[in-house]
Amino acid sequence: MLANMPPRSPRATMKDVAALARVSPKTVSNVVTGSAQVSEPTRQRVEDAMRQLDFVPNLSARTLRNGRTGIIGLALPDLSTAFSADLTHAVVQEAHRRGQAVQIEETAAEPDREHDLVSRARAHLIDGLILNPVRLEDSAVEHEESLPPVVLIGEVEQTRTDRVFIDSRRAAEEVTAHMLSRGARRLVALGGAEHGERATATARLRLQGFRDAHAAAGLSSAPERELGVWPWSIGGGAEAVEQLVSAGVEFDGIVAFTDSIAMGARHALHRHGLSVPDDVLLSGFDDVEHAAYSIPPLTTVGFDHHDYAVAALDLLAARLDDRSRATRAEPIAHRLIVRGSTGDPGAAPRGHRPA
Amino acid sequence: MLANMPPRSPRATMKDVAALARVSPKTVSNVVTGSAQVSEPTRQRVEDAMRQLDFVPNLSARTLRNGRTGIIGLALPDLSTAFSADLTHAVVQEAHRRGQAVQIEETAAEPDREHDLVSRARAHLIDGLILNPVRLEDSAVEHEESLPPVVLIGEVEQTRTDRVFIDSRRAAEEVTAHMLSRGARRLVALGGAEHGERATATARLRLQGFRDAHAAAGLSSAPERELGVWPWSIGGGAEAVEQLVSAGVEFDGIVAFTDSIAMGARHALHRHGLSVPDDVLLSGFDDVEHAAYSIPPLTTVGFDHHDYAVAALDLLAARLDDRSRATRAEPIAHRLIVRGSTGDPGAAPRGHRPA
DNA sequence: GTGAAAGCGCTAACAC
DNA sequence: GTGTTAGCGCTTTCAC
Repeated sequence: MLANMPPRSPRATMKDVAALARVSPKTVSNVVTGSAQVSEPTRQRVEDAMRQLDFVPNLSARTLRNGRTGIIGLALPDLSTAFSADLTHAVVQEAHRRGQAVQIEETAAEPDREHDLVSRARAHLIDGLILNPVRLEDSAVEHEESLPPVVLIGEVEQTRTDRVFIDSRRAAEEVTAHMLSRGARRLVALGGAEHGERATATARLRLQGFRDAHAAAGLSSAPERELGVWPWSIGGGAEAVEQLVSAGVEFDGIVAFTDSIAMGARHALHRHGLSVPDDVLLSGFDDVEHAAYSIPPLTTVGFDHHDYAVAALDLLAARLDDRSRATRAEPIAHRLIVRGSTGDPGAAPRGHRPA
Repeated sequence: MLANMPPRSPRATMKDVAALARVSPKTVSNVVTGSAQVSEPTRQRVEDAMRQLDFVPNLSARTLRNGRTGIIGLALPDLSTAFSADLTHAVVQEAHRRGQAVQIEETAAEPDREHDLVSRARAHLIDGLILNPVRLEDSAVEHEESLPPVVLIGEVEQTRTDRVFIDSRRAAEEVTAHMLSRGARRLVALGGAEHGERATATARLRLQGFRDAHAAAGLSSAPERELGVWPWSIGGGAEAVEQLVSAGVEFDGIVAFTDSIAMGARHALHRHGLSVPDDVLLSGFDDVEHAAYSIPPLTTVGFDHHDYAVAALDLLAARLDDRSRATRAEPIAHRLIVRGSTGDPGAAPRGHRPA
């Protein structure tokens, strides 16, 4: 390839290509989009001209005309978590396969961001949106008059939009039951908040599952062992356990609501001389890559992140094609992944007993 | 807010707003963009009309007119790593502060992706690009005739584009020297590859620093302890250490080239009964949140990810304003962050001695 | 299979 | 301060 060739000043347009190929702009358009049959010799001439002029179609113009940008938005509360990274990876990969670009947005930092995205999608140059809402109560979708194509991620209980979800209540029940079966009797739920600003639908459902498992075992969970965590990050998890310990709460297992929270909890436990799983059992949620490689490996609730992305993109594509179709909620299978952090059968955790 | 109001069918345009407010479209435009003075009463009328019609400006049209989308691309090799997540978080936050949206791209999965992004930026509806190139040798920028506004992340040795970088050679030298001072004598470099497909500029510089530190201490590094890793992920790090052990190489410290690699290494070491830092010292690169919370906390090279994002966006903005300005390379300060994974002064690691 | 004309919604350049 | 004109580059009719 030649170096230092001067850039062909003003970018070539379809008109230029058409002139060089001695056809009309429409024919060039047909060649580019493949939207109509073009005879082989004509196509050749056009393609040669495009190459010669280094033609790059102007997406803005196309978009203005046909109303689609080919860009979808992906809006997550916190982009720095391991789960966000995994999901972004999967969505970008799958979207690219479909010829779509992904614009990424972070919603937790700014309360109005969700609302702005949902109400003014077009202003952001996106065709539609995959949204993991921070909170149900003032989730933008509940308050919008007319919605752009949106696929919700998570268990938000509404039927105004398409959504993908895992059965969080059930999953939490399973992992909690597993830990009870391993001998834990004073389990802590880490991440749940039933009321207030941070009560996400996901948190509430996982807390519900946590309680259901206790009830099914003829036990009951204690309010002082149901802790909210904010943010749902490593730091948030560590801080919550610090508070738990300094509050003098007795416990022998922790059901963390994300793997990141679990990682933070693990660190704080260690700081206080508590071993996982000998003293305290520990589990997470999401099965990020990290979970399998922590020490001990983390018991968690896994689901296929790629399937999740595919389902979301499928729903979004269908919605873009037909805005009036009935909304759907697509469940994604989850499974309990038992690893070393919840110990061995028959070896109950010693527990943490404050002085 | 009223629910179930039917969407006002065809979206309102500036023309509609202008008609309702009894002004010209240009005045509406002025109100929206703030690009000219508008008298208070007029502005009021226009704003009322916009509200009444639920007007959302059409970005495609604006873009077609003024040539800027307000979207910048962020292209990283692998979006699922902790460092990618951190950097994405910082870039999105800072870009949003500047009124820019971020389109995210992943380049490692597909060899042509980098090239496509650089050569056809406009086709992706982005004004410019922040790019962390996978490889120097066939880094797209080296082969492009005319480049869109691009800021390179990392130590790619070229002057055709702006770039931000940390002094990787120096940083690697510092962390290696630190580990030698802690008594390690058979250090492994994990992530370097000098030749071939995976020899990134970053990897080569860190390897150089690793060797320089040895030379400065009157020691020399051994080829069998300089390992390439691919991908630069937790799994990649674990696998590399597995190979190291099964190859029967003797070692007492690991200088991993990212924190993720270090996490994987830590896991593999543990699998083989090797303790950090008693048997083997361990260090990483990047100081992701995780590093401080691992057990033991990870010694690493830290730099401010937010500063990194700011510098990149500043350079990109300046380039967008003046395409002919001289390119700049902006260094970002780094610092050695010593934590438990490299042990204590005077306590040399026992080392791994194959049977 | 190809072309001509019109226009998507906005803003630069200029008037007034 | 505000209006008029023109046109960004493409694609959608609708001819031929």
